[in-house]
Amino acid sequence: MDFVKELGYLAIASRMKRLTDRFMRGGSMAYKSLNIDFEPRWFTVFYLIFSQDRPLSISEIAGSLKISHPAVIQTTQMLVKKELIRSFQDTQDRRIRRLAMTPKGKELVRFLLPIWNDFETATSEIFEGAGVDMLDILQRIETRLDEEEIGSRIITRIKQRMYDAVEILDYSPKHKEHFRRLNYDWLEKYFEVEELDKKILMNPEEEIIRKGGDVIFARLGKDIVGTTAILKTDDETFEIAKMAVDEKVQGRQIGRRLSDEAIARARQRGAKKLILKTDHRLRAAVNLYRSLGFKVSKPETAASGKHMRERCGIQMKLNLC
Amino acid sequence: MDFVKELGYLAIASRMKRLTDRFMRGGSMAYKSLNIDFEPRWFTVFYLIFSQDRPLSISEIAGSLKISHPAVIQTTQMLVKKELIRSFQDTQDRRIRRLAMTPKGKELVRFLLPIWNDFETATSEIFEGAGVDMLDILQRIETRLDEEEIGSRIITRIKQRMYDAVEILDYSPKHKEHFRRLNYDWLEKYFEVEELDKKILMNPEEEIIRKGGDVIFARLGKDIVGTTAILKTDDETFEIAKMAVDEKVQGRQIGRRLSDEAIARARQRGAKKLILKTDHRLRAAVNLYRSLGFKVSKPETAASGKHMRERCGIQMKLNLC
DNA sequence: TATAATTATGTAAGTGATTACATAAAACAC
DNA sequence: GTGTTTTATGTAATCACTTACATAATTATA
Repeated sequence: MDFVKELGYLAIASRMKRLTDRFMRGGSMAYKSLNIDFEPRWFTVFYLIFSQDRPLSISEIAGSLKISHPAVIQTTQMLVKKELIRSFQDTQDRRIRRLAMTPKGKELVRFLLPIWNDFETATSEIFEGAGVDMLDILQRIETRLDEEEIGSRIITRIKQRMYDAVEILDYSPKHKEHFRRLNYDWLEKYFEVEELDKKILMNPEEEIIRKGGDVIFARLGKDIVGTTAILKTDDETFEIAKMAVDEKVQGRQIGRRLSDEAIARARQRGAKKLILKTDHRLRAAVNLYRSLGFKVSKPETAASGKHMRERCGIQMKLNLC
Repeated sequence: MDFVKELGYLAIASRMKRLTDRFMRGGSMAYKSLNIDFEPRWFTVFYLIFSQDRPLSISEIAGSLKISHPAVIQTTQMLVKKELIRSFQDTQDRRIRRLAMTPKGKELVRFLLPIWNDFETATSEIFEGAGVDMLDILQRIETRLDEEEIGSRIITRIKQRMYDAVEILDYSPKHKEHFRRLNYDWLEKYFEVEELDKKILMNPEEEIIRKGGDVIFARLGKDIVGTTAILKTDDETFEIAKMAVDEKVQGRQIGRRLSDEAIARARQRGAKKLILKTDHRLRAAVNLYRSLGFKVSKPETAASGKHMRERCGIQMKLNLC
């Protein structure tokens, strides 16, 4: 039974790692059985130094091989100890330590070159025998990963799925309490609930909806986990406000879904521009709004009361035309 | 500049390792950005425990995943610490520690399952987009490696090349001194040079060739590095003796090349069987002869003198019919 | 020409695996 | 039943890296 194999693409990294180890072990075995004092992991560094005409620095090697410089230091220390390479200070730049072949190293290369050739032939034969142009395949995969890294691909998918899982509900009196609760939670955490807040949060119907605005809710499974409102400032301007998401499910695209819906509804109501007020401390929120196209703007109104000046370090604006 | 890429199949293991690391890093990044306290390397163990109905032991897990049991212990310790799995002693066999999901673990799985699904989709998309059926390719390569491991493939090639590099020379008086020197070297190291040895080594022409035997030399580049003789015992029997290879080049298939040539020449002279005397201590030699088809036999002759009983723990025989 | 930023290297600590060895329990053989 | 072998787990040491930080030398900049 081979569980890793069963898992398919889910455990492809584990399986590739297993295969890589097998190749490394093969090289190590070959050197050992021929009584050669050489390790497969030295190869790239040693061969690079050999194949260049001039002495190389630590960071040149690290750059060419795309490994960390401490890894190069460790390997070269080993090679120096084995007297296969030697190191000396650069004459121009005294920070640089240059690495070059020793006569003993060159002699070993002469002996190893045909062995490396055998290694290459044996390896390519494995892939060719399996009907696989592995170099081409690796190139294609690497190119694809250069376009977008795996992590980012996965995150994109996960976010899309989370976004789709959020359900938007129209305002209804029976959800009124959630509007208050969700907003109180974050207001109490970051600032304090002021009189104006209380008035709006207790009476959304009169304070928001009757004035031409709207309130929406986000449902995840059975729970109401987020809410926001659009307030009508004038015929052309709406404000996104009272956005709140349950702390336990933050990061699950609920804020984005609410914002998208809020923008759509403002547009429906004939809005030409949208504004909102937030704070530097609410990093995630600021990033979200920025990604939606909002730009930081000078304050256009202080209508919501002077306490806003403490709470809202940033005002943002989005043109809908 | 990417030197590893330039090296092609020579550094294919390094390149595959780099790709594997990239995948692992991708997974890690995804968990981190979603604020999930989970590491990609826990996945196989955690998922295996989840997917089986019964609690598993350490060695069952190690076996299924083909990793070492200390690796399983380390991972499970981490998972126990995170309260995702729990461990308890088996009731029948008190050596066994069984591992099972906790409610917290099950809850995390419920949350992670769709994420793992996204991971699988994103991964398979990378390969499919590159036009690569990676699972099939890995399967084919693994099958091929199961037939013969990489190390063994390489060693086979190297040995063949070394074998071909050895040149056989007929006896000639100008090489006579090498016959003495090469044999003295090992005789002095392992035993001591006795009178009978001296007589034969000093006068191969009278003692060997004139009696119907032969002496050959192995040349590697410019140097004579090995020699052996066939002695005619009777019309049907020859003995391989005085085989010697320069210590500095042992393991380079010189002994095998000499043996093959000796057997061929004995056959040419009408031999029906070949014998030889060697010693347990000369492990490499015994293995070589065995691989050529020689079988250990009872002593058929003690003609070479009683000192042979000390030196030659083993007598071997090969039928040429 | 100070000062800051960058570059090159080195060192320490951590990680995730391995091999080698130790110990305890169970199974087997006589 | 007693001694041996096998099995299951644990621990220690090691390995080949990595990241994070430190230091020194050089280059850029105000």
